[in-house]
Amino acid sequence: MERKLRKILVDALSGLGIPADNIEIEVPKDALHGDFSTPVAMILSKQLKKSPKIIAEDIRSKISGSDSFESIEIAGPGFINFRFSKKFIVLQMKELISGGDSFIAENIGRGKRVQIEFVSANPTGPMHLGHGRGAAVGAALSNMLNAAGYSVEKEFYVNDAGRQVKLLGESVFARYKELLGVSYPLPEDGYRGDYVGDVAKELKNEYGEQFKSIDFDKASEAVIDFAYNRMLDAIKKDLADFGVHFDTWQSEKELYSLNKVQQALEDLRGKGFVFDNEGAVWFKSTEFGDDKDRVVVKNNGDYTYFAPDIAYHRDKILRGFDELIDIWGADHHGYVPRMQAVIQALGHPKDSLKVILVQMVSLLKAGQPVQMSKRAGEFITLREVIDDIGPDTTKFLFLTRRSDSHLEVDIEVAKAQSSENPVYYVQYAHARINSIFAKAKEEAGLSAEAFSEFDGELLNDEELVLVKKLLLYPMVFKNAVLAREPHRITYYLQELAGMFHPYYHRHKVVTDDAELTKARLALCVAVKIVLKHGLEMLGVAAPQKM
RNA sequence: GCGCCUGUAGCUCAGUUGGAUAGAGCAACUGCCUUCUAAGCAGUGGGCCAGGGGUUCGAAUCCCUUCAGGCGCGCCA
Repeated sequence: MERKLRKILVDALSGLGIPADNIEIEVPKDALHGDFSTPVAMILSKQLKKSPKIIAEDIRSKISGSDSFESIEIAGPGFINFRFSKKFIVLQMKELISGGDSFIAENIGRGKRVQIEFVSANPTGPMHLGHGRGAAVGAALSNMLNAAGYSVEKEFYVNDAGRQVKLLGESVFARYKELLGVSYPLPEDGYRGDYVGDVAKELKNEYGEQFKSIDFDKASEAVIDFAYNRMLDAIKKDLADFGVHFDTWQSEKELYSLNKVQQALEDLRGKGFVFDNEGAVWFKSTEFGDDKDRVVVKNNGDYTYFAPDIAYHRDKILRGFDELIDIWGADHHGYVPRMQAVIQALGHPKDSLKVILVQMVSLLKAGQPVQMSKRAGEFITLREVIDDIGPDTTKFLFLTRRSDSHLEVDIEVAKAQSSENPVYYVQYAHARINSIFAKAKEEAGLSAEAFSEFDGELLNDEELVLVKKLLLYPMVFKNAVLAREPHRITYYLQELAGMFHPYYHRHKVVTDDAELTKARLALCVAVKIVLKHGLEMLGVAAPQKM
């Protein structure tokens, strides 16, 4: 619907000899102002040195005559307000029904290759809620970009090198020794959760008493590998149960073994962005707007964590992606400038890396905050929440807010299968439509999937309002994709469900009037198409029955 | 001290990238199941958009500033 209007406006403006790019089209808050509105006349006013009303009048005279509109009004300081004709709306509705997903999703990606990296939880323990939120956002974004014609690859970066996995290995090793009756100190910043002991038991099952009398240094490689792989398996299982799937898993260790870290630094040195100073090797990130230059090789010869990150992002670019999306915890926001500096140093525009920051999730239980102590290894895991309230509810709740705003989840509310829980509200609308279809088949012998002909004139005003809401979805979807914001879809779905439920209560779909029944069934088909598409984007099930 | 994010109804949050009279859910109160599912519906109240200044036809939205909260500022990961 918005696409049509846009085209009409562009044509009208070029007919007037006005170059038109990026015409603003918006949905007025007040229905009295029509279905769509554009402030374009006011914006052009200064440039054309004409009053907005005159410009608006010129535009209107170019367009009038089209039977797509019931009215075109000029109002306020120079808004042009459009109200579509019933004929046009019904025509669009038929296109939605016959076209389905292809009607909804414009191909704005045009095959552009996007890599989206998310979760990337350290394989040193179970995932927490923040990881879950990142997973939900990443998966939803991937679905959206895919549907919008991008070629998307989802990747999990495995931090299997460095201090953290070593600490995990040593923590497990200490517990393992304990199991064998040998006293061994837990490392200073070691991991203390119960799962460490579980992995130690598995280590014992696998290796027996093989490491009983040797030091960690001698056994470290095998133990570390064993330990983080166990954790990675657990993470993979949690993600699978959460319904989030990755295309590729990139190992940090591999970047070292394939010499890519060194290559990356040499490459940047060749470009003049890596230099030596005070015994260390530095990346000149200030060249690209960072606060200070960053050390990549310490004066003791060790790489900083930043070095493999550089190599990783360089590798992604070399793999030929047009755009990179990283989803990080918001506490890492300080790293955005230096990472974007890397991208630029490698000769790519700053915005070819988009970093989406995901804020913390705080957990409440019946209104009371649940305390989480990471030090004691006590925190609510994603696994517990999924087991408690199910993957669909969890995902939906994670996608109800802008990702960079704090999120509170009350576990008691989420568990309640009631109106407090927005997931069910949306899913219920979908299931409800399915019930109607069953009824239609049983009583009227009408198969909702089978018919495409119906008399749109039979739709009443209330139904047209609902149809218009449906026809807005392609625009909502497009804007959500462009802004990379899944929550816009979540909101839209709640609004749509909030219109369908009341409609359901006021009007019976399946009646003795065969023609009216068909028209209303068509409306239900259309609502269902949109609900299903939206829920699919969010990675949430669209149940036939509840 | 510097930087980033946040501040909108009692609570949790949207607000179409600067548009017209500010929105939803929850909570509170009142009603509705002989019906295609009550996981639903109908109705009622609720606001100095943190404060101040500016930019312009027009600001919750952009700029400056103050206040409050969160996070980040290592040759830690």
